[in-house]
Amino acid sequence: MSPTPDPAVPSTRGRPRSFDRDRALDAAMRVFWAKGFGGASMSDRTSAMGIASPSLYAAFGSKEALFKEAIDHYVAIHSEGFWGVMDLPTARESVEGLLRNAASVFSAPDIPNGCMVIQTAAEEGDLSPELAAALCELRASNAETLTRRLQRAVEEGDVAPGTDVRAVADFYATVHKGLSLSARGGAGADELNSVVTSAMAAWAPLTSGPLTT
Amino acid sequence: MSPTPDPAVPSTRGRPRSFDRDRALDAAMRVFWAKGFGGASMSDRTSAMGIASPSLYAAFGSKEALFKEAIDHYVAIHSEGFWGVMDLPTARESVEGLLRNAASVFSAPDIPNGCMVIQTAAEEGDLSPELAAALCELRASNAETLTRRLQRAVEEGDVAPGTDVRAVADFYATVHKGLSLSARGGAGADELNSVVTSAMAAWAPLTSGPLTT
DNA sequence: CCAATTCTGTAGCGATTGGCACAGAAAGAA
DNA sequence: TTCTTTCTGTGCCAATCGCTACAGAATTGG
Repeated sequence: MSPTPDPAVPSTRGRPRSFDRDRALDAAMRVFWAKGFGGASMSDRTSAMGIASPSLYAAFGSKEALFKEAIDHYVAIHSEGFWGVMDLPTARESVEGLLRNAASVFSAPDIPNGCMVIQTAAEEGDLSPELAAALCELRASNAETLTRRLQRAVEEGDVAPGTDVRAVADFYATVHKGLSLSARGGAGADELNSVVTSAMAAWAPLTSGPLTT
Repeated sequence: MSPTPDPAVPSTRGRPRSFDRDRALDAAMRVFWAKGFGGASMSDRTSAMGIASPSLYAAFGSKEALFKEAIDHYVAIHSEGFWGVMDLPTARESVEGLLRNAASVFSAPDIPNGCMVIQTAAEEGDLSPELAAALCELRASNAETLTRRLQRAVEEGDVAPGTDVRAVADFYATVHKGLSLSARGGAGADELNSVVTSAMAAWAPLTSGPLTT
């Protein structure tokens, strides 16, 4: 009947933890972000977090649990910056803001290039099925959020009725993924922003009603 | 002074090889394609190729050498299908053909989803620097090929002068990467083709001269 | 103080990794 | 045939993987 103690909430008794759990989680996030799940080895993590493996396992449980927490931490840190633009007046500003932000963050120095959630798509083989499904859902939610924003724009008269909002959302979500991959390949902010500008050239034809190709 | 024998060219003397080297290479390519470099383990390869590890190393040298050959094999198999469209009459047909082909191939059943070359960008950590550089160059050559095709189109009057052909090429190369990632995430041919249609909506504004955003 | 509790570091677990030594089998050369 | 050459398969190597047993250090409760 003894409840399994939550490693995230140490009790007040006994020897206190000698490291900052949030700081260690942030370090682990960077390692996973830079090297992926399979590529981030034990020694990579312990050396980056500055603790020995038993402390790591006592505090986080397992490699997968740590990765899951690292993803949540990544989302918590970046979601405001990524999705705050959804409140801009027009859908066009929201979409362009999302992509400009991505172009900037994905190529920022001192942090790994690209998006942590997007990059993990390539190595689903190493992950457990449920975690892979969670990541897939997380990625799908990007297009979902875009779709909702575009639907709102249609209702507000911001975007022409008859627009295939799902198709437009899928398109810009795909560009978003491509930006992450290009950034990982070494593209700088200028090149990524040029791509964003080109992508926004499709805005007018895409949101003026049904496509007439 | 004895020249190092090329493992790809067995001599006529001695016991003959008991397996088809090309067939084994094709199997290895599929494994690397599906699971990536780091994710494809020894046993994955030997079981897929149907041979024991010493035979594998005798025929291919090392894991990295095998991977390199697998990449070359992938390129050799697909480059005709991918780049044959560059000879179509107009640049628009070439670009759309490239993307439609990608939408079809990336989501084809019975082969791993996505592009082998693009997907390996996510896990550069495991690869040796020279191999990572070779892959990066291979990916960059995609945008390069597109740029050349667009430049030709400008000279032929197919595309308006003053068009930033490099920017247009980077854009469609980014969409190409996004298609690979979306396919890996489970998107079907229909969804990918919808994205291609949206991307082609940018063609007219992008190729009518300098952008006036 | 002492007992109870919890964390830390060493040291090592079994499993798996990429890769190889070695003996034997299968071919041509003599 | 016998010799030489080359490949095949068993079995193993050191290294590393994710993970943990255990003893000692550090803290609170009594």
